[in-house]
Amino acid sequence: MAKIFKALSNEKRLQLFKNIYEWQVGEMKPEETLQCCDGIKKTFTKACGCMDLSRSTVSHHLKELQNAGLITCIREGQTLVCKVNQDVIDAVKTFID
Amino acid sequence: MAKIFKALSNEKRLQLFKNIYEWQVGEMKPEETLQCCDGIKKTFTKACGCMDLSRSTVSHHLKELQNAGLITCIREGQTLVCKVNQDVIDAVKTFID
DNA sequence: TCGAATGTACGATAACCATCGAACATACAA
DNA sequence: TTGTATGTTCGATGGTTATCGTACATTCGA
Repeated sequence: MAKIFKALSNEKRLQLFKNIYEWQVGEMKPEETLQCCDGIKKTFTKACGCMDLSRSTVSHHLKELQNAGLITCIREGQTLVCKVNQDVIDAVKTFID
Repeated sequence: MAKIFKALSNEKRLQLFKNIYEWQVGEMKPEETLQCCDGIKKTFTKACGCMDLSRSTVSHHLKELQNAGLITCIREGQTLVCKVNQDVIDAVKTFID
């Protein structure tokens, strides 16, 4: 559980996680979507664009999130598609009780 | 929010926080209570005893938890009385949705 | 009042982390 | 097939953190 919290303890990484979640559930405002992402697809690329981090840093953060089990990323050609693991989120919810 | 997660991202500090919570709500098993604490009182002292950390380290961790708003500590004579801030916990719950 | 117990403040140190750029690998389009 | 875009890996570097021991302040009991 500490591992999960650690993954969310970095400001940028938390933002990245939130973005992935919002892209996934489609709760992002249209203009943000246009600026920042292409829906759930192209997570990586667009994250770089809107978060002002180098590609290597984004790669590292994504790996941390995966490592904590918070997201799962699969490759689709050149791009990455990342999605949130709801069961881990639920585990956190359960823990906080 | 990242600050809160950071406060919980250390294994020992998370354990400490859980102890404080359990001591507070009285959900700790009697034998643990005997070993580890005197109810909500003497949080600090007993934390040192059962967590295998120096006093200065425990002091530091408590300060981090306070800093994140997760707990509030007040002094009672020689000892510290710490309690969990439920509203911050609720904020975390709300965030995870 | 004196001494023990409790908690805090400080400085040191080793470990960890965030970030970058460069070099690389892969995929796709021209 | 060649170039461009995309992601990954690596090493460097500066910053942060966990932990300790020591020294200090406060409280309380003898």
